[in-house]
Amino acid sequence: MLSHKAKYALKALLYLAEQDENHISRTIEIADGANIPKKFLEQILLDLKRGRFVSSKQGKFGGYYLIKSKNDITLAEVHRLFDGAIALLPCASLNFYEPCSDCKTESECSLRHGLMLIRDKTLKAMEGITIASLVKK
Amino acid sequence: MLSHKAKYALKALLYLAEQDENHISRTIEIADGANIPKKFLEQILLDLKRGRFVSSKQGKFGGYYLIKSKNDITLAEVHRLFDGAIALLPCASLNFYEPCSDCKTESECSLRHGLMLIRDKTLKAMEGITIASLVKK
DNA sequence: AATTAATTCTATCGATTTACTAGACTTTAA
DNA sequence: TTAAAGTCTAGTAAATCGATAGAATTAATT
Repeated sequence: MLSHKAKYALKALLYLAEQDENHISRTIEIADGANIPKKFLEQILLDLKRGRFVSSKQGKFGGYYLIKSKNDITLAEVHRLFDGAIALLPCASLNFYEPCSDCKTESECSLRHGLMLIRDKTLKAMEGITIASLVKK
Repeated sequence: MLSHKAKYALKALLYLAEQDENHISRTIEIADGANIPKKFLEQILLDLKRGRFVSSKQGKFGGYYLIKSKNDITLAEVHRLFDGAIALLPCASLNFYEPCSDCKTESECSLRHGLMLIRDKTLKAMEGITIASLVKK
């Protein structure tokens, strides 16, 4: 399941993607538009900035805007930024790999292979969902 | 990601599936064999019993054994028993559906449709992984 | 230079969940 | 009767989640 943070991030990105080119959106505007607690959204936008999905302008008349094409922002990327690995166990993860501590033979645990199959299919599906694909509704 | 509980459950089921027909496995035997904390495993086995994956014999020489065919126990089912919904949001879930509280138009949230596509693909993949398929390694 | 309006940063908080552990109780075979 | 197993109910320490608070910084306008 997605965390609220990841869900809100997607909704915020969606909101930004729906705005006119060159429009800068204030946090409060996004919060109201997408129904997200404002203070919580502040943190999320900072995370999105660190992840180079958005950029910001400070000071009066400042706010946030997309710097990544809405066709290039996938559900997989947002998931990884906020909720981490897409695989079901760390030992089956591409980007967050860690060996299982409880597997006797450290090279291969009994679940790893099967979970990597799942990961490949889920990942492919998640890479197919972009902000652009969600906007067109 | 899977919880430890779900991971241990899978490993316990795998252990049971590898035993001879009619063999009854004691908790301590499974715990040692699959490297799972014994007291934690006790709870998990009770959950698996309530979920009708295994049954038990009490008293001396008691223990646990599979009552569901290893071909019929899928990753999807174990996930649902221990970690709940497979979908990324409750509003996109088949078995754990709940409407989102933060969506303005209650009928359709902007993410729901896309997340249902993911759910269908992930679910299909997870239904393809059975205990039997994991044993054959 | 002062004011205003915005982002940014750091800290904290309560509630819940997770991953266990402890111990008493019940059941069954020998 | 006793030993050896599962069953049940609590409890607990640590981490995570979903926020909230408030001060600091930045930038445009007056």
